[in-house]
Amino acid sequence: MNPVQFYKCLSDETRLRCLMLIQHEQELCVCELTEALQEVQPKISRHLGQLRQCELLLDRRQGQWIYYRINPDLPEWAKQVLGDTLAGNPDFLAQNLKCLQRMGDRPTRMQACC
Amino acid sequence: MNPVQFYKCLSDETRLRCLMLIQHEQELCVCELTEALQEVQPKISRHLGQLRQCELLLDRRQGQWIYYRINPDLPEWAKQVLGDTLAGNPDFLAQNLKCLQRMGDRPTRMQACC
DNA sequence: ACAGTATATATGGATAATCGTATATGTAAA
DNA sequence: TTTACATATACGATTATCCATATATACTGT
Repeated sequence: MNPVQFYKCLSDETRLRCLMLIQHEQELCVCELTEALQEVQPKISRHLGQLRQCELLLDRRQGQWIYYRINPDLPEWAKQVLGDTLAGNPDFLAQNLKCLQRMGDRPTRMQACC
Repeated sequence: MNPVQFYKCLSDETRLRCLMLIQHEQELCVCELTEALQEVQPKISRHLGQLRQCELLLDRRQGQWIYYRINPDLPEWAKQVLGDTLAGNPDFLAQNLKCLQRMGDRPTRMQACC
């Protein structure tokens, strides 16, 4: 993981909020992020695609929904950076989390059973 | 310190190398960074100016030279990010440190005496 | 005061990033 | 197989970022 590329991913407001929200909630689907950020779907989707292509995020499909999560194989320093950023900026997501909690009809997760 | 602005600062190769070199060496002047990165002086100076304006770096003049250092008043999470990045990417600066060590006539620091 | 060195800024042009809109793909349920 | 919903991609336009070059500023030593 090239650190410059890594930080380019974090340097956009939409992407950073998505990453922090996912870090906070473990896993979120596109429609939840769209609601939390109050943005149009293609914008969210485009940024998520970029984060997936850079291997910061992994996705899985469950029915109609696609859930994104932090790639657990990120190098340790990168995971620490994400963790430090979330912990050090408690207000950053406040509004987004409020929108998320207000959201009705959130898709119900099924644990991938094994 | 707005995290998006912070990461915008880290998302350029020249700026990230300058920051990491300064973090590694405590303090460096413009001509040392110019040599370490093998770049032209206005390019280095422009990026340092940006980092100073965003308050990631502080500068002090000593004679003809201007030394840059990490702003000690950065929020803890930001300092941790810089530290994690340096520690987690030992090869990132290898070539730059080699150039720095090869540099002749490095300006001699005077400790600000008190 | 003048010459030399270090650093900063200004300017115009090139490149890259981002966006809004329209549309395509994929899944589910009737 | 048709409709509805979730997500992804394509396209053109706008904006932001970065660069090279030229030049300005500031300090040092003569």
